[in-house]
Amino acid sequence: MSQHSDPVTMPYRQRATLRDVAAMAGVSIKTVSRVVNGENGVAPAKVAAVTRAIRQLDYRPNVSASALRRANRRTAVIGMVLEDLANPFSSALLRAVEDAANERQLLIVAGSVDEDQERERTLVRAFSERRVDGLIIAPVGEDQGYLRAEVEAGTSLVFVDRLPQGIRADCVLSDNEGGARTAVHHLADSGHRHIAYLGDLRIIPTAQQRFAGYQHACLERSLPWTPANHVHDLHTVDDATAATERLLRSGDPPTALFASQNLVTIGAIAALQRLGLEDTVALVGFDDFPMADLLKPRVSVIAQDPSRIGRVAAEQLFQRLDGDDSAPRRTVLATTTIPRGSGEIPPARR
Amino acid sequence: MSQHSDPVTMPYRQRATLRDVAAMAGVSIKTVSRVVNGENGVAPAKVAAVTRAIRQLDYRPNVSASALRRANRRTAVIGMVLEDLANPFSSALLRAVEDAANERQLLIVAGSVDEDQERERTLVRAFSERRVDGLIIAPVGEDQGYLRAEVEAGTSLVFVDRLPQGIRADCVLSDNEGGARTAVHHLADSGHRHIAYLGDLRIIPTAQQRFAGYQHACLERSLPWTPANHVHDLHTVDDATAATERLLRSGDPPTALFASQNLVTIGAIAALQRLGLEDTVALVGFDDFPMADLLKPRVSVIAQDPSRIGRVAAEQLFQRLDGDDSAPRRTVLATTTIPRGSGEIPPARR
DNA sequence: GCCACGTTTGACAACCTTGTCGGATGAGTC
DNA sequence: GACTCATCCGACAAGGTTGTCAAACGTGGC
Repeated sequence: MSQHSDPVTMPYRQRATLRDVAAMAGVSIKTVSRVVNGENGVAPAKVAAVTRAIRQLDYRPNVSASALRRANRRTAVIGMVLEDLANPFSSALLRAVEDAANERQLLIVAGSVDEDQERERTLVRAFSERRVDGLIIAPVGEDQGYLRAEVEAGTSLVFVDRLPQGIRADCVLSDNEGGARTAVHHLADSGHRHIAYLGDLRIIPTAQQRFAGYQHACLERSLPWTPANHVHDLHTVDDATAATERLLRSGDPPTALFASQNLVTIGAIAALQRLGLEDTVALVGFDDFPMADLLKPRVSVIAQDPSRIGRVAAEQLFQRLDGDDSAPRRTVLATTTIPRGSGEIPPARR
Repeated sequence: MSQHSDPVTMPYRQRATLRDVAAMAGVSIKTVSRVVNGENGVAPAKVAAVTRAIRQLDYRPNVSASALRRANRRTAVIGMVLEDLANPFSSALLRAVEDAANERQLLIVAGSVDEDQERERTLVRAFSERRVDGLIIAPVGEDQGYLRAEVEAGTSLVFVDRLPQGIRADCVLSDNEGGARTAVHHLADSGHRHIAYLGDLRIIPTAQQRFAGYQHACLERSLPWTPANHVHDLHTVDDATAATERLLRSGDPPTALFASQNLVTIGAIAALQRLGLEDTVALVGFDDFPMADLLKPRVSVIAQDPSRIGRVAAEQLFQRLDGDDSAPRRTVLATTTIPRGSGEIPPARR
């Protein structure tokens, strides 16, 4: 083990280095390096001696030192910036990327931003200081221009879920507008003409797109345009519950609800249950969620496929890492309509 | 920018280094280092020149190189080995650790093991090759002895969710046995005497503990011991659904179910619904899950608090990082009983 | 015995950073 | 004017690794 360290100041046994291995095997450091990296040009006998020493010392290459010295500078780590590691959408995304990364022996460092632009930037900075090879980002702020410096420095970059602003780069996202449009069409097909929109924070681009889809569909089907039935900026279950209750208690309540997001859908369900209207008022939610088909009525949704987004984004990133420098691509993934019951309730007699 | 690189082999503009900053500011590398690290002993004028150069070059310290050279060798990264980044329990844990890590400017690299021992070891190896400062591990294999080498090399280590084997180290977990016991008591309190056990893979220590709790409670309440009512090794929703259906269709069906885990609970609910027995057969599940209080009947559970486990584990790890070398601590967190309806259904007349 | 050639091998520098140490500078004291 | 002392600064080495290069070695042909 290292003779070059002071056992007093070092509370722990030092980790073995190339030097230690070389000393034990009776060869030069470089030869050990060659064996570790599987380069050829080392005599079988020496390979054996080196591998024995490696095993004996439980040698672990220092990947950081290696990346520092290596020509391509790759660290084999990619960074993911997500909305909230604990929410099902983000975590499915993360998991899908992890599975793809696995095949390439890449590690993932990840962080949550919670709709905080500042946090997005500090996370990216932290990743950049660790010299990650690539970044997969669900952007939150209004401007991702600051990432151009990263790209110039050679970091590959793929956005997911939301379009970036101020930079041209690959992006993989769902057809938010199309999905929302389908939801409204679906409700209109059952005869609904008073369909409320329950939406997330308007600063979120996907929320904007979903509202646009709603709007678009209303026009196409000549549904009455009733601003009182448009509720925006619902970001938590409780927000959504309260807003839905208020809406349904109003003078001219809608006969159907379109909930533009997971938590909003759940909040709406809670409100419907509280008012005993779950079998009377139709509901279609954007985003599938666990248990949707065990509730009563079972909940119809427009499903995104976060795993697929993650997988596609990872593949995109890998192509970039492999040197693809063609023009940035935007991949839009179709949503799936899953009718389960709640979206097929006909309008109540008024 | 770096004059010391070949623009042909380097496809991208190199990242600025201390050297570049020093050249631009007209000082030595070491002085720049001092400014970057906030050491004192630099004249205000030079500080200004250096900071200007840093901004102008968009200099990013190379944390890896820094850690390599630095006395304490800290990389400010911790590794997490979890069951499945996409499942709510793991992701809540991850998120809680992330929040705690944030305050210390630590980054997290994480990976899923999916009950695969082999994968646990390769992940740990990968983390170790990156020289993470600490590890938080939900162990899966039968032996974590291989981690002693990591600990000796100075890596701090905290286990979560499950006790490790073959190594003594800090561990933070829920009171699995106690929680299961409480569940059975709770059902017995409503008059049930035929309570089925629906359990996860028997190789999983937590599943063993929960079964022990079940067994313990049956003894305490002198409930009839009916092995036909003990189903083990259910690991997916579908497994659980099929097993539950089989059980309830048998000659002597139980009047209550104890589901030892999330997915099993969900599978049981699906089976109950399919048979129209959800309001007849009582159910208590181990682990809370989203939507549990929107189902009909609402589902009673024994809840763990994964966020709390994560937070406590992170704090434990930080103490170790700060030099605490007292004896390993085991922290057992109490579970919470949440009665919501399904667990309070009285036994059906037989 | 000489040379040419291919294979093995190690010395050395370099990657980017920080710790150590000593030199330069300037102010203050006698 | 000579001294101490504190402050500021840079040269240098080192951390673990890999790329470059040249030396050493063994082989085969003349």
